[in-house]
Amino acid sequence: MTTMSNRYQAEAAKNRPTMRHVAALAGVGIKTVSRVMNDEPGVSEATRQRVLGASQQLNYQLDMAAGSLRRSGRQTLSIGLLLPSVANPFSSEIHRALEDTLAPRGIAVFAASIDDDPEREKSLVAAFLGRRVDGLVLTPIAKSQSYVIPEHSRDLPMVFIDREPVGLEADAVVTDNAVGAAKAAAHLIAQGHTKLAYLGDRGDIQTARERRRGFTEELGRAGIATSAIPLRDGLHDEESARLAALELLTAEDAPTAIFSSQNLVTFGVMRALKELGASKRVALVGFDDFTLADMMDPGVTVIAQHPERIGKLAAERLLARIDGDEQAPQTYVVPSELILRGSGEIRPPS
Amino acid sequence: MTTMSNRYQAEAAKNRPTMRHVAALAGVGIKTVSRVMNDEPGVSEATRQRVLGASQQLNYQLDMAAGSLRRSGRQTLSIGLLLPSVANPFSSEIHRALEDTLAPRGIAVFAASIDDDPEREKSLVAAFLGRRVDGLVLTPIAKSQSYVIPEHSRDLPMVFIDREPVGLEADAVVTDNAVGAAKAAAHLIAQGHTKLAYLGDRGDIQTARERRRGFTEELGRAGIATSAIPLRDGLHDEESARLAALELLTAEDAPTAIFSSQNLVTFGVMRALKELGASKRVALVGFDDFTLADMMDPGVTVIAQHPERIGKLAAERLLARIDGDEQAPQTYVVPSELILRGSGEIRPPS
DNA sequence: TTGAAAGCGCTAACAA
DNA sequence: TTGTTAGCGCTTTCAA
Repeated sequence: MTTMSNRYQAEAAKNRPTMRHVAALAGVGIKTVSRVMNDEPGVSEATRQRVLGASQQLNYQLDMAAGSLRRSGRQTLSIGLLLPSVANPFSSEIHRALEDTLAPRGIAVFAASIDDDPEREKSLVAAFLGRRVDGLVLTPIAKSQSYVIPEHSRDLPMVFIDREPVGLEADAVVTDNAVGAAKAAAHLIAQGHTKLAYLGDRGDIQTARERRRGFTEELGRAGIATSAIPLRDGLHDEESARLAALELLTAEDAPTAIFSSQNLVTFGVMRALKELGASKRVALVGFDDFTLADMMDPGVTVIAQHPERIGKLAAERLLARIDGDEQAPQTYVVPSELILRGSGEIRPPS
Repeated sequence: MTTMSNRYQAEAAKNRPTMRHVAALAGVGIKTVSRVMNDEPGVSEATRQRVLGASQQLNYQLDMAAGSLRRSGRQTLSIGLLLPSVANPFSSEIHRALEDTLAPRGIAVFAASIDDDPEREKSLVAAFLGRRVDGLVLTPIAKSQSYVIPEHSRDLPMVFIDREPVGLEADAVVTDNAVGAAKAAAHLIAQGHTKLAYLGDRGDIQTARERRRGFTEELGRAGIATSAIPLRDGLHDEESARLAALELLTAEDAPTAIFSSQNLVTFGVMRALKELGASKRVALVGFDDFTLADMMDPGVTVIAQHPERIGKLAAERLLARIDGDEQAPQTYVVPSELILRGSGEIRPPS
């Protein structure tokens, strides 16, 4: 090892080496190093090897940010992903599917949790924009998404998931919430139930409203007066759902079948049924599938969503936009699926 | 609105505006814009307002990457997080805790899934390094982490979680795997069991080895000959665990108590017990807690880990390193917790 | 096949 | 209080 190479190695061990260091060590111009690192043609094999050797000796690594500053197109090969919470199973499966389809293109994912806070949504979007992401995938929670209109019209690729944006025309990938909820209602009615109940999430959440609408419309089609059906909204956690279910089930003329619009609500209802020893007497269909649903007693019948398909579709749409697709924004609907496991097939007492 | 402002706005609507555009529109120098955008002192309130106005008119946003290129310290306010899978509940809770403690500092998180692939681990680390992250939090899977020695000695903050690194001295935050498994064994023994069984994950996974060690050591302390105890390794999914449990439970002299070292294994054992109608006859303690464990029949006794505490601690250590903490690398142990729910309190048949 | 010079959007250093 | 110049690490452009 020469003195010169030692000098560069010593410096590289302390500070991060740059192309200049590699170029000097390899005895070539900086542009030649750039060519090699980016696999551009026009470099002789001998030079190439020399550069590669120097680069490995110094443990050099291309600085993507610096590169994309000058590069035409200015891509950073990163996107931003906004989820209700990265710890939410539904969200994290979407996250995984996105990653799986973006990683082969070398695109990294910034993920962040909104936590139902509209202000957080906006500031996270701003934070991602400041990092010059190539695209955005987001679950909207704010009342309107018009705040991203400037970016959207600058052609920043953007795909909304789970919920459609308001005040902005953009691609969206959603579950067929109303259809799924209607399937649940139809299924319970087919088992002979007429005394149904709906336990749902807050009315300010678009998907909750859709599910409620689908459920009540199906009642209408079946000729059941919705005025006689308890529709409980505003249940956002397990405990409030448990209490609501308890109240409903111990009242006079209690429902014989329950539809719950969301996982935490389903869990709350399951607890109430267990406390009352009514798990095998009152029918239950929950919206959204969950781990071990088939291991419960009885197994829990659900309207399953397909987060992995939502994530994959969203990623594909985003890539298409990044690649210049200019077609009009569209909403893609991923069908839900009724999975029979027992709780939904309980018949009313005769 | 003046003609000039219209000209800049038109340009800003198409291309992303830069400080130069804002400066020109506000009629100030570019450095003044920089001062305002970075909340630096030394700008009169009047100028400040003019700049802010122009910036909003153009919908300007600071380019962090360009800034950190020149800024001393070169921080990008982003870190990389490597998890077994972002969709794994244990991992995603760690993710969430990290986010919660890093977000207040304006630090964004790149998350990626390793999927038990050592090569993927290395290439993801490289991808993050190329994006000049300020730090790395990772679950190691490769046999050795010596490949990051150059970065580590360049003082890139790095915290390992769940498993300790091999071939590298660095901070780590882990669960007390051996202690937890020993607690499980001691608990089962205290219920009167002597015919125990261990069902565990692959031996190449550090945490699995630790849990096995803790379990067998506790048997030793209790004077139970481990040679008589079935120790089944290499179970990485629900189905293989189910089959292993089925075989064990239907054999002659079947165990009266089972310890499962991991969630998927626990699920497999639960299925086997259910199939055999033995859920209330054979004791079970699982390592790692899971949703609805208390809703099973019987409730499943577990050694709970605390991913939220692991994530928080890891984030705090990373921030300390980023802030210049130079103390010797250390392993932080987060205690596990025995949660009694019924399945672990089943006594052996007398 | 190679490299020198300019410049991406910004901040540091310094000057006015 | 404000602005000018240089330069961060890289890619583009263009000349050799």
